[in-house]
Amino acid sequence: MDGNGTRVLLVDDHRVLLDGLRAFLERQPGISVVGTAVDGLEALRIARDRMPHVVIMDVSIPGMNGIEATRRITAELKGIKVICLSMHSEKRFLAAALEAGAAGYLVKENSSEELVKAIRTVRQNMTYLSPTIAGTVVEDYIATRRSDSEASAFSTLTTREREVLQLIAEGRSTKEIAQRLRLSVKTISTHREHVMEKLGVRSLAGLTKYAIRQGLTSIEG
Amino acid sequence: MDGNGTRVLLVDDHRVLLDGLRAFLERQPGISVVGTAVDGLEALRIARDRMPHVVIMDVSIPGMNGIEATRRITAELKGIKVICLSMHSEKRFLAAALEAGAAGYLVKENSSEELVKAIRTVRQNMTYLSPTIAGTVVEDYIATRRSDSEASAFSTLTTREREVLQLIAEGRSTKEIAQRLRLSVKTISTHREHVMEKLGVRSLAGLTKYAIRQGLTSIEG
DNA sequence: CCGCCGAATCAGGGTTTCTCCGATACCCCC
DNA sequence: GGGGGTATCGGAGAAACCCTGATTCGGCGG
Repeated sequence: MDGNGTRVLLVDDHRVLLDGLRAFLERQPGISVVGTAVDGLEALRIARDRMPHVVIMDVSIPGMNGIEATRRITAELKGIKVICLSMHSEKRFLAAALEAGAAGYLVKENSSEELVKAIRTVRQNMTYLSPTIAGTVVEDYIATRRSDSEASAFSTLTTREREVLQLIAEGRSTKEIAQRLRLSVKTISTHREHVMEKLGVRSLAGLTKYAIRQGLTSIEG
Repeated sequence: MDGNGTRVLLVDDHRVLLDGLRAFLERQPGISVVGTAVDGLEALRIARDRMPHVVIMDVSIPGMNGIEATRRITAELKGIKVICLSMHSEKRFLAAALEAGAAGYLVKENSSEELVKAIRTVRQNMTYLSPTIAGTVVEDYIATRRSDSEASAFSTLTTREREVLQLIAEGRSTKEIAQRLRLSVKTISTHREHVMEKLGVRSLAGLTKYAIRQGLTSIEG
């Protein structure tokens, strides 16, 4: 299936959705699933290896989040189209996803037919927004812009800084983060300090709240 | 497929998962999907109409939630087995689901093979818990008891502890809190530790999120 | 009355993190 | 080739964390 058809990579931390989606998509003519991943790093790795045409990316995956993964994939592997999937309650990621280079966006409430449509659309170098999204684009746009200054501060964060911020907000200790990222504790500290300075925040609590507002972590756990 | 095979009804508000799962399950020998529903009422209605053997029920669906739908289906339509599906972050529904009459429980992170296993298991009148769940049943039970009745855990906090928790979540340093309350830094530490222990939380980020959920502090600032 | 318990207060001491400062290395761009 | 941004790490003192007690006080039951 290398000669023709659209090669798709699926990224979601819910394997049950991964399996199901794979089964569904493989029944669609001209589409083949060339891989699946459960987190951002794996997605990046597999994308490099398999070179899919399209990546279906859940925005809220653990570790490197979907937005960040989208940013990296579209930056590093030009030509690859990323379609972001989110739950309805996470629609606020829309702007971030598009800014990160996503070529399509739909919520999971949409039918899989929508997804197929999206895949075919982005393959033609067009952007696909699901009807649900498009219909509420305006109100969402306003809601998003509400934290406009904040969003811009957010975008001044570097990739690494966002990554560290997310892990902090997930409750990981400095040492844990250092081990996970194979860095010195000092490096993590430095990143944390830079994040705090850039965001004008002075406490871990503030960082956590900020991360929640930006959708980097959930309010659960 | 009325004469043999397991008749399955799928309930989830994410159509993309519905479609995918349907495609996946129909490839499994001896299983046929006889219907899908996106909310609890519809699930109940279709269950009455189609009489599936097994219902795959997302716990967090809009309207009547999955737990309530499970309760009604198992109460009204005896013999029907309900398998509850949840996201990892909703594992706390485990106890409620079982209490409501669910015969199986798995998190979406599990593979679809788990789901097939679960279906076959409950068909033999046995209870199926996914490995992820079973492995952490004990700790989760505790955590569940806590977050399930998070409010009650909250009420076990003393006045002083709530006061300290609030200040922590507002981003105050230990020293600041001590000064404001005219107490020793050590006392604040002790309170913080007690709060963490009572809430089963291990990080400042976790405390902050908890305080937000309880309305002790706002997500702003 | 007295023992028990929980709440609230605090200390000691080892570990970890924070904070401020500085440094190196890389890369991109002008 | 210099400048700026990014990423990485170190030192050292202060602060915070974590665990183990310990004391006081008030209520409650026997």
